[in-house]
Amino acid sequence: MVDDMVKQIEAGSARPRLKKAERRRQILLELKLRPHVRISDLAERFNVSTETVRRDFDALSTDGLIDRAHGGASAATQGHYPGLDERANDRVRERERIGRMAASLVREGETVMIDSGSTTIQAARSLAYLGTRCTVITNSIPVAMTLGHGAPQVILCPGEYLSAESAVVGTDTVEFLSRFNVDRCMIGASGLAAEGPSETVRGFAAVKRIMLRHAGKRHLLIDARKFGRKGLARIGDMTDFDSIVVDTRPQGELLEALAEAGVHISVAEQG
Amino acid sequence: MVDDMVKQIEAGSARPRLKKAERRRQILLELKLRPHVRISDLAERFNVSTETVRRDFDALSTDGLIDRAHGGASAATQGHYPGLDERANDRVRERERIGRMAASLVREGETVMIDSGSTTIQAARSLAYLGTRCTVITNSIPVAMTLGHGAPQVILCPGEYLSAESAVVGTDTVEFLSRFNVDRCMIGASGLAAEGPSETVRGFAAVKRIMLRHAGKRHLLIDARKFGRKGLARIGDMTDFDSIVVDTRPQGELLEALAEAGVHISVAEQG
DNA sequence: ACCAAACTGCGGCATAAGCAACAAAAATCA
DNA sequence: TGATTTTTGTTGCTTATGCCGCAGTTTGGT
Repeated sequence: MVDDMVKQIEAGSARPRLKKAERRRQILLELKLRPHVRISDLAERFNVSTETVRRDFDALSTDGLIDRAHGGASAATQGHYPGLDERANDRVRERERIGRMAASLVREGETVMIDSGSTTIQAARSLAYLGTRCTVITNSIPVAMTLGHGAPQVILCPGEYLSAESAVVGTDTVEFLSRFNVDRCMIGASGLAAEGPSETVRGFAAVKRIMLRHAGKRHLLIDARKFGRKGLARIGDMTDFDSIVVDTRPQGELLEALAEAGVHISVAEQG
Repeated sequence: MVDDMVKQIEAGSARPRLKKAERRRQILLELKLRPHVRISDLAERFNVSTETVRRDFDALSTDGLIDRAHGGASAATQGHYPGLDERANDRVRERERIGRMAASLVREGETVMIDSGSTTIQAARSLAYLGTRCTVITNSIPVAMTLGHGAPQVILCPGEYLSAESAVVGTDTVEFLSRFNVDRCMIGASGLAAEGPSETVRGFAAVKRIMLRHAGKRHLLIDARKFGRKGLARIGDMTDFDSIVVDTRPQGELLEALAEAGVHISVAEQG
């Protein structure tokens, strides 16, 4: 496998056809670097017909890895691979609403820590949309890229780069974050049960905990589909949060736990 | 919004209509929320013809605010490198060759620092193709994303995020890099004169210098077009480098300076 | 009120992309 | 080796988009 790839590289100008998986990997890679690629360009590059590229696009699109457009495709939420249980194209509307409400909480001149995750990326987009002048510290590359061109100043954390989440983790990340104290933090999670939010990736839980410890106001951004789920690692208690931004009001046991912990519940309505 | 004001001033006698300016502002805002918008959608939303939207796109495109695509446009603010874009279509072949040769220098298990820049991105791509298992430390987001999928482990530097180059700079970056000692570093530059390579962005020069100080083998990756150019800040002397990877053999004064400093010259031939 | 400049819309034509069905080539497996 | 499945290419057609020029309209100024 690896030998084949090396051969292809060595071949240089006379390029043999790439295998399907490799070609699609390349497409995703290209989309990480450029927001939009054209079918014709890729067809020429890979020496395949446009139809083949179109089929690749279809396949990647149904997997939720890219967003199709006329004549090309753009990366779905900038380099975030959906996990086993989460499809990027799913719940976009809900996440947009949550992100918009979360972004509206940030005021001029504040410092904010923003976690990695698809929901927090939406918050970053809305923050860029609003043009709030603030300072953002994040371990998420998409968040940094989204905010980088606008009014906010962006400080990126060090750490080991995880391509699956387009974010950095590790002891360097945690140590770096612990140097700062900020006004707010925006935290995402893969599950929210009565005993608290949880995360499937253990390394991320540590990052979220450090952010919580160094922020004044602590917001949890989560959509209703994750209610009741329990991830591998628990991030903390309900009492670790000041407010939770959701698309649907929690109920039953979850609502009780939130009320008991005194967490303010913000429901992002449609519109 | 600021751009609109600038445009008005630049236009002088001719003041743009409020309608047009507002529409274009909306387009830019929309692109902050979604990576790609379609002409037909915008035309319908604004109740104007597609031609009008097309003209808006043209105007915004020539201002470098968006990236055009067939049927729509994507934000130049999302992972595209405005600074690199001018040269992106130029000298690609040369840079690919340089990158390939530079990547072939890296051996299994080594640790490598990779600078930001269009040429070093190419080196990262080739390194990803080769599948060399190594550890890479970089301040460039595209380099991290390119290598993140493959065999290499990637450590990203902290720092202030600069969208123009998709890289981080600043004291945090420098301090972080100084903790490491690596086998090699790959450095790019915006100019190479007899007295040494130089960089147009002052912040980057400091990062490059730190990388050079903490690496065993030090490689300069640069294409022939930059020969003789002098940037704002000098990165260092010729003697700071062990080898230079180029697409065309330097000549005259430059060659003498390289020979005198004992720099090994690797010419990436066409393949 | 008139003019000039700019903005917008419409039509025609060229090009690119989407789609579907079938054929060809390649990979897989018994 | 031969058959089956997968992948890719080709053809023909439809639709969408891009581009150019012209004309109608609006806007701002004299």
